[in-house]
Amino acid sequence: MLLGEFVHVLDSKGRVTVPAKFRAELGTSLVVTRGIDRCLAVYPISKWEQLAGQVSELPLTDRQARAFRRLLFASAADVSPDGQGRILIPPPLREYAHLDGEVVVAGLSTHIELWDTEAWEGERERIEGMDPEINGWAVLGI
Amino acid sequence: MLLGEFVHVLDSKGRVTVPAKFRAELGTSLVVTRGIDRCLAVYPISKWEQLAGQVSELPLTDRQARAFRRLLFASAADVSPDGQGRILIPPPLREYAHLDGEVVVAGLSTHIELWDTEAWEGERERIEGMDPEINGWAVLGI
DNA sequence: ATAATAGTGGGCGGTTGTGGGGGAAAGTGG
DNA sequence: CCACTTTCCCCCACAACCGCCCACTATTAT
Repeated sequence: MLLGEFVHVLDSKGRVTVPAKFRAELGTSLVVTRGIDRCLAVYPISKWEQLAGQVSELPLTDRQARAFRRLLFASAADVSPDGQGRILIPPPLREYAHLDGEVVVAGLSTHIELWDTEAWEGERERIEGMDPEINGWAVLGI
Repeated sequence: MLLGEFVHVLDSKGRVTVPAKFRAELGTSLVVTRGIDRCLAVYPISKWEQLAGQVSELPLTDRQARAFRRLLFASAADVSPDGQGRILIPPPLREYAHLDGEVVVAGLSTHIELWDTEAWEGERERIEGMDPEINGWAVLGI
C-alpha cells in the first residue's frame, strides 16, 4: 500500500528519487504518464497494463476517444529506477506538470503522483478548507 | 509496449529515425500506411498481417468496403530501417500527412504514428481543454 | 559511536540522431 | 538493346545526449 508524502528534488538532469518505502511495491518496471490536474502518475507495470487494456477498448470511430488514447500513450514512458532508485522524467511530462526543483511525491494506495510543490499546496488547501460532509468523507457513507 | 513522444526530423531524403526505444519491439520489417486523422501509422509486420487479414474478409460486394480496402493496401509500404534505424517514407504518404521538417513520432502501445508537428499540437489541445469527466478518464474507473 | 541506508550531485563513455557521400539498381527514352 | 538519369541504399562521420557509475552528505538504526 503506497502511502505518504515526500518532498524530493528533480535534479538538473530531470531525475527524481523514488522514496525508498515505495520501491519494493512499485518494482523495477514503472510507467509514468499524465495524471488529472497537472500532476504525473506513476504506476507499477501490472496496474498500467490493466489501465492500458481499458483504454485500448475505446471505439476507434469516436474522434474524442482516439485523441485521448493518443495523448495517454504518447505521454507515457516506461522507466526503471537507476542504481540509486531514481527515475528519469521525460521533458514533455516535466513541462506538463511544471516540475522543477522541489517536487512532491505522494502515495495514493495503488499508484504514486508527482506534483509541483505549489500546486500540491493548493490542492491540499482546497480539501482542508472544505466541510467534511462534502469533502469526500461523505461518499463513504459513514 | 510502444510508449512515448519524440520529435525527429524528416530529412531531405524523406527519412525519419525510428526512436531507439521502439526498434526492438518493431523489428526489422515494418509497414507504413495511412492512419486516421491525417497521420501515418507504422505497424510491426505481425500486427499488420493481423489487420490485413481482417480487412481482407470484408465483403467485396460492399462498395464502401472495396474503397477502404483499395485505400489501405495501396497506401501501404513495407519498409525496413537502415543501419541507423531510419525508415524511408514514400512521397504519397508524406503528402497525405503533411510531413516535412519536424515530425512527431508517437508510441500507441501496439503501433506508432507519425504526425506533422502542428497537427499533433491540435490533437493534444482537443483533450487538454476538456473536463476529465468526459475526456476519457472516466472510462478508467479511477 | 559506528555502521548502514537514503538522497543528491556530477563525471565519463557508449549510444542515438542527423547529415551527407558514393555505388548499385531501377526506371526512362532513344 | 543500350545509355542516361534518377532514385535508393549502404556506409561513414560527428555532435549531442543519455544512462551507468562513483562519491559525498545527512539521517536512521544498531
